[in-house]
Amino acid sequence: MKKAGVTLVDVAKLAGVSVMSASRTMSGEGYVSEETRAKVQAAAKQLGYAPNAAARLMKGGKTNVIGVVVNDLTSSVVNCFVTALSEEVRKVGMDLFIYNSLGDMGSGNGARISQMLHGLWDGLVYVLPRMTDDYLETLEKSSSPIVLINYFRHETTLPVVRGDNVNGAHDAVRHLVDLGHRRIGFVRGNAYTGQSDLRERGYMSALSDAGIELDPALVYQGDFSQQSGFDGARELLALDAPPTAIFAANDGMALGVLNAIREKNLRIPEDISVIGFDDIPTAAMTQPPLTTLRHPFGEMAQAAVQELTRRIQGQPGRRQRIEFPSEFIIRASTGPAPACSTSRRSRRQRA
Amino acid sequence: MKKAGVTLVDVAKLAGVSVMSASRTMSGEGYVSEETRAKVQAAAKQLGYAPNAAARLMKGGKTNVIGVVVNDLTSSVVNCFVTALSEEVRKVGMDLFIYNSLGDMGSGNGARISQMLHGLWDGLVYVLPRMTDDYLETLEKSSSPIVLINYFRHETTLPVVRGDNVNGAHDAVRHLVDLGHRRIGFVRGNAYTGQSDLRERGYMSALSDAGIELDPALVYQGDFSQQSGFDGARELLALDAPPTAIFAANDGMALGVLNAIREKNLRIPEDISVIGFDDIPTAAMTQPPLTTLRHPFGEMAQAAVQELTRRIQGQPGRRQRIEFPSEFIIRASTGPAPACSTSRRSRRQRA
DNA sequence: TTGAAAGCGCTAACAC
DNA sequence: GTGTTAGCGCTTTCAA
Repeated sequence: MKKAGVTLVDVAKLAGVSVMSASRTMSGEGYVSEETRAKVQAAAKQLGYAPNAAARLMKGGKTNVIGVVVNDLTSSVVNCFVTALSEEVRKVGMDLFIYNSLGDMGSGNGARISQMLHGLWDGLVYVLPRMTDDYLETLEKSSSPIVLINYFRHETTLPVVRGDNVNGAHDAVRHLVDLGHRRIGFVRGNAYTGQSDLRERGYMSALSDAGIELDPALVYQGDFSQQSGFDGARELLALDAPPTAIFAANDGMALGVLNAIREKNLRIPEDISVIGFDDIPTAAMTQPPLTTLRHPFGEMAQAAVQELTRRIQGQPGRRQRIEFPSEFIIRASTGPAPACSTSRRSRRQRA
Repeated sequence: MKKAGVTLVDVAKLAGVSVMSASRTMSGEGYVSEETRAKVQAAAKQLGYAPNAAARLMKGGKTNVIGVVVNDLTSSVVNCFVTALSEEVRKVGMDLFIYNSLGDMGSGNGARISQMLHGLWDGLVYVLPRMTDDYLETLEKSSSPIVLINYFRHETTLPVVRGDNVNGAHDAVRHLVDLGHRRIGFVRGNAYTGQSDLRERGYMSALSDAGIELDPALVYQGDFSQQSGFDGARELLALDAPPTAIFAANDGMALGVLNAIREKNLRIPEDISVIGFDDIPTAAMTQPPLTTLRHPFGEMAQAAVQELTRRIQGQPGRRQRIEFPSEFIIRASTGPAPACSTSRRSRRQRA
C-alpha cells in the first residue's frame, strides 16, 4: 500500500517527463510516444498512482456518473428499477451511484443531497420518491439535470417517467370480472406515493364499468407490507359474503393474501383468485405463481436515462411526462369464479 | 432554475464582500459578522448557489462519504448489509453511496472503481465480493481505506469482517441430528464466494460428529437460486431413500425446496424438515416459517464502519479479521424426524 | 472581523 | 510529440 497523495507531478518526475505527458498518458487523450507512455505507466504503477477525481472534475468536465436516490432499498420495486438503471447507465458508458435516503426525505436532507450532487454527478434520478414539498422545491431549483421515476403526488416542473397505474388496475379487475367474479376485494397500500390511490381508481372504474356496485366492506387498508396483506385477507375472508377474488395494491401484500388463504385451507384459484401489482421476482415463484401487473422497468429506466443524458448534454428535454402502460401478467393465481359464487347464489335465490 | 456555474465569486460580488467572507459564511467556519453573513446568504439564495463539491474536496478535505461496492443488488443478503451500512454510516455523520458492479469484478472494472473512489470517498466497503485476483491486488495497492465484508476466497492484507459459516452450518445440522434425522440432504450454492463450501464443511463435520456417514447422493449442486433449490429437492425426494431433512446453503434455495416438497404433497415439518441460511426477510413469512441462520448484519456493518473510520482517521486498524458467529433461528420448518425414518426402518430390519 | 495571495491536482490551449 | 502557461472554485495561510 503506497502513501496517499501521489500526484501526477510525482509520476512525471520519476518518469523524467513533463506533467503534461504524464497527464496525456493517463487520460489517453492526445499524442504520446510509445516510449514516453511506457515510462509514465511504469512510474505510475511503481508509485501506486491514482488520479484525483476531484481535481479532474474541477476542470468542469463531466463526471460520467449519474446518481439515483431512493427511499428504501429493501423494496423489490425500487430494486428492480435501480438494477435496470445500472444497466442502462452502463450502456451509455456512464456509472451509477445509489443513495439510500432511508426514508428521510425532509427538506434538510434534500439540501444535503443536492449539495453533494453538485459537481459530483452529471445528473440525478429519483426513484419512487416520497418527498416533502420543500424537498421538491429544492430539486426544482437545482441546476443539475434531474428526472423523477414514478412520482405522482404533485405537479412539478421536473421531468417524470411514470408507469400507468389506473389502466393496469382496471385491466386486472376487468379480467376478474370476465372470469365471473362479482365480489372482488381490494387491499390498499398506504398513500405516501400516490400509487395505491391510482390503482384503487382503476379497481373502482372496472367495477363500475361492469355494473358492480362498490362494497366498502371489501376494501381493506393495508400498508404495502406482506403482514398487512395477510391481515387484510383474513378480515375479508371472515365476512359473511367473502370475496371470490382479491386484488392487492402490490405483490408484497398479495403474498400475505396467499398465505392467509392457504391458512384457511382454501384453494387458489379454485376457491379464490388473487392478483398483485409490481411483478416482483418472488411473484413468479409462489405456489401458484401470482397473476400480477408490472411496470416495464427496463423501458422506463431507459427512458429516464435518455431524458437525463439529453439534458446533461444541454439539449432541451424531449418530454416532460413519459408514461408507460403496465403489463398484465396472467399466471395461475386467477381462475373462474367458483360455482358457489354470489352470482350463482343470487340465481338460486331467484329460482 | 438558475444557470449552472454560479460560483462563490458571483455570490461575493453580489453581496459586496470578499470571496473569503462568502466562503466563511457558506462553510460555517471562522468569524463572520451577522450583517455580512446575512448579505451573503441572501445573495447565495438569489443566485441559487450550490458549492462545488469537487473544488472543496480538492483541498484535501474529507468528503464524509463512504462507498460500498456490491456485485448484485437483487440479492437479499447484500441488501440487508447495504441497508445496515446506510444506517451505521449515518450514525457517524457520514453518507453512504452504493455502486452496483453488476457482477463485473474484472480487473478493468476494478481499476475504474478505484479511480473513481480516489478523492471522492473517504473509504470503501466491499460486500460479498466475488472478484478476480487482479481486482483484489488493485484494491490492496489502493491508498484509500478499504474493508471487505464476507470475503473468503483468498488471503488478503485488507481488513475483513466475516460471518462464521462453518459453525453455523454445524449447529443447524446438529439440530437436525438431535431431532432424530439421519438422512440429511444438502443443497450447495455455487462456489464463487466460498461461502457454500464453508457451509458444506459445517454440514459434513456435524454428520461425522454424529457418526453418520456422508452419502454423496444426498448432496445436490445448486446455484443459490430458488429454481435450483426446487430442482434439487425434487431430485433428492425422488431417491429410493429420500432425506427426512434438507439443509440448503441459502434461503433462496430453501424456498425452492419448500415449494418442491409442497408439490409432492408432503408436510413440513412432519414429513420433512428444511433449513436455510441467511434469514432473508421472506424467510419469516413462508408457510411454515423457515428455520435458518443469519449473519448479524447490524453488528457486522457496525464493525466494518468502525474499522473503516478508524483507518480514515489515520489510526491503525484494530484488527485484520473480525469474525461474528451466526445466529441460529429456529422456526417451524424443522421438527422431529418422521416415524418412518431410516433409523426406524433399520430398527425394523434388525427386528 | 475581513481581505489578498497562494495553491490544491489536473487539463485545455497554446507554443516549441 | 512535448513542454509551458494559465486557471478551474475553493480554502488555507497570513496580513491588515
